[in-house]
Amino acid sequence: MTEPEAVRSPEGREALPPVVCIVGPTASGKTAAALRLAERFRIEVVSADSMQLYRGMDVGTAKPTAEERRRVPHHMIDVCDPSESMSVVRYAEMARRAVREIHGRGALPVIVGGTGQYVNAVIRDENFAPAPEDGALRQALEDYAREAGAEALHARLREKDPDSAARIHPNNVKRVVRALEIIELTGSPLGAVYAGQPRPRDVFRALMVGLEPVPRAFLYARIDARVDEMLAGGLVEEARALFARGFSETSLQAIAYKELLPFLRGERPLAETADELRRRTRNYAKRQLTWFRNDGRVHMLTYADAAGYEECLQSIGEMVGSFTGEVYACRSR
RNA sequence: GCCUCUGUAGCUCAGUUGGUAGAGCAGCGGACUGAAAAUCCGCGUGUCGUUGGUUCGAUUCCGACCGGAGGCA
Repeated sequence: MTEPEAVRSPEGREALPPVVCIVGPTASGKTAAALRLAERFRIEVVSADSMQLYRGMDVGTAKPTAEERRRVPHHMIDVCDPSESMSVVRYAEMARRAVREIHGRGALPVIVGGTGQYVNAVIRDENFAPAPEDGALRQALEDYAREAGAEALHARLREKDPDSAARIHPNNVKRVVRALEIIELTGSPLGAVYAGQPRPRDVFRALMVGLEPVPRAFLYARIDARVDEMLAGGLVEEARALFARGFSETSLQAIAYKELLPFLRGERPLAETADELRRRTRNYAKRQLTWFRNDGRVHMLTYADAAGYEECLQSIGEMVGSFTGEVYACRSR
């Protein structure tokens, strides 16, 4: 993957092209924050959301509306069919291209999303060799784990790729399988490209801000409300239509559709289904928080009510202004 | 009213042939460089309904009471 041309800053240090990242758990107000930012700066949004990539998965992923996308150009939304599988590698390639094009238009790319790994994949050069999926191999490895045990599968990884084996917990069969799959398909172990270099290097200069509704109960209340909105907004019909066309293994991982299946079959009442959606979304939000809170590059901004949120938007505006030296300020207003 | 069952962690429940108890889920914390809205790791003291009794010792046995479910030719 080619890296953008480095430019010389006045200090003589190497300066990378700027990007702003707005991250945070689901329902924390990232989309609205980006739209607000667009009133002050010339920006385009690059979504870093592993599920908004799929066409037709609209209500269930709280995708920005068509109207919102008309107001500010959005990228990496609706880029593939739910029957296909996206991967970090492919995502990074496409998103990186979008970022470069935005720079080419003289605008500021704002990466907005809750998928921490995707955000990282755009910003840093992971330098992954393409490794397609191999369903049959995957199946065979999974079967082996089921019959011989997770520990036995892990032992196989330890033999071929001790470094990865040390990083991946034996019980994490899914990752052990993927690691073995990569070795099989590329001939080299995970992360081999780094040989010696422990960390990938950044390809953009990033300002990262995170949003967090702050007592946890407040965040969860927002999530509950969002689930209700989805249900009222036609989630059930959307799910029915999507199931008719088919999901891929990856797109089916989205929270919203698979949970609806028992309901669609008439095996579970809607109230119970809604409870599960709320529960799963809260669990997910917590994982996102763990990711972003422990990423030292992210400036977490917390808020407890509408006024607090307004303050967050203000400070994001100021941070972006000083980060970019007002180069991208809108002329009007 | 009588009979039966039942009352154990926020929820669903297991268990102790008497030595003060444990799972799943939730919750909290964490990992995450190749499926990531996925996957995985760590964290369990709670008046064992209340109250008497038996006992060295009761959540476990017995009685009464209170709450819940069911049954009553």
